[in-house]
Amino acid sequence: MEKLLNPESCDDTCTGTETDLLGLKQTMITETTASGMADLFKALGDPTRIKLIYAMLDKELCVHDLSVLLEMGQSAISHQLRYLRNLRIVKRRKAGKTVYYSLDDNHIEQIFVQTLQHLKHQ
Amino acid sequence: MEKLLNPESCDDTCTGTETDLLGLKQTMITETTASGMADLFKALGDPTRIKLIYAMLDKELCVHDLSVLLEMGQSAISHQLRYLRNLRIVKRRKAGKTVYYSLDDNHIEQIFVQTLQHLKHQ
DNA sequence: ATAATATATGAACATGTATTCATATGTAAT
DNA sequence: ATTACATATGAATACATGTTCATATATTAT
Repeated sequence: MEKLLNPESCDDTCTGTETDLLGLKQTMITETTASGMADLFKALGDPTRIKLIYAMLDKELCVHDLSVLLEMGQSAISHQLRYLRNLRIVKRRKAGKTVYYSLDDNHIEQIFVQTLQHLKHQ
Repeated sequence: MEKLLNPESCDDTCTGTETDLLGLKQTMITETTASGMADLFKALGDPTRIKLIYAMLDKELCVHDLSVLLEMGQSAISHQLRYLRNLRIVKRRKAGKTVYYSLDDNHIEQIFVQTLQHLKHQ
């Protein structure tokens, strides 16, 4: 019988004899990739950020208007926009005093709309 | 000039005069929908759950093998699988002592693979 | 019945996160 | 220069979350 991955904690129990864990391990997703994916999804894993992205699907909006639209404090909105900007999901354009935010990452936008449709038609 | 949403905090400042906030507000995503989307994405927003889903892309796996594959405690894996099961992302099949988990929601799987490809080819 | 194995689960703990508050920065108007 | 407005930001707070530990449940073998 072939030896398993971690002989100390698991020799030959369970279905280890049938499942080629060594093979699976070799094709396993890396820690870096897994964390990268998680970070992206984490950015979409908050109702406030969902609303922000939804609002910006149509057109760019300034912080103040987003604040009014979501009925939330200006500071909270600003913090979340910075979060989204750090992940390149959103970009900004300054015009005098006001700053306009809009979606930057087209792929995220696709995933967003796709999931929205999924939830509506399920 | 038309009145804005929240006259107390914002009468006519910023770009409020140009942006039809009332119109935007009416087509805004609901709190329920936003929370629903956020919950789905939140489920994908953790490296451990990403690895679990990735591992199950090929075939069903039992808790023990997942535990060995991810090099994590059985309890942690079990907790996360319950999490994913509560959201119908994963389903289980009992066979004697062992329980096999596999992906349940095909749409989540699509989003997952799509995002994985995006990260690899960027 | 007893022991062994596989999984599940509640509680505890440490860490992460979203919002608020106070305040700073930057820009425009008077 | 001073005031008003728009946004940004650090600190504090409250709350959520992931893992571990101990233990429970369930199934199989002896």
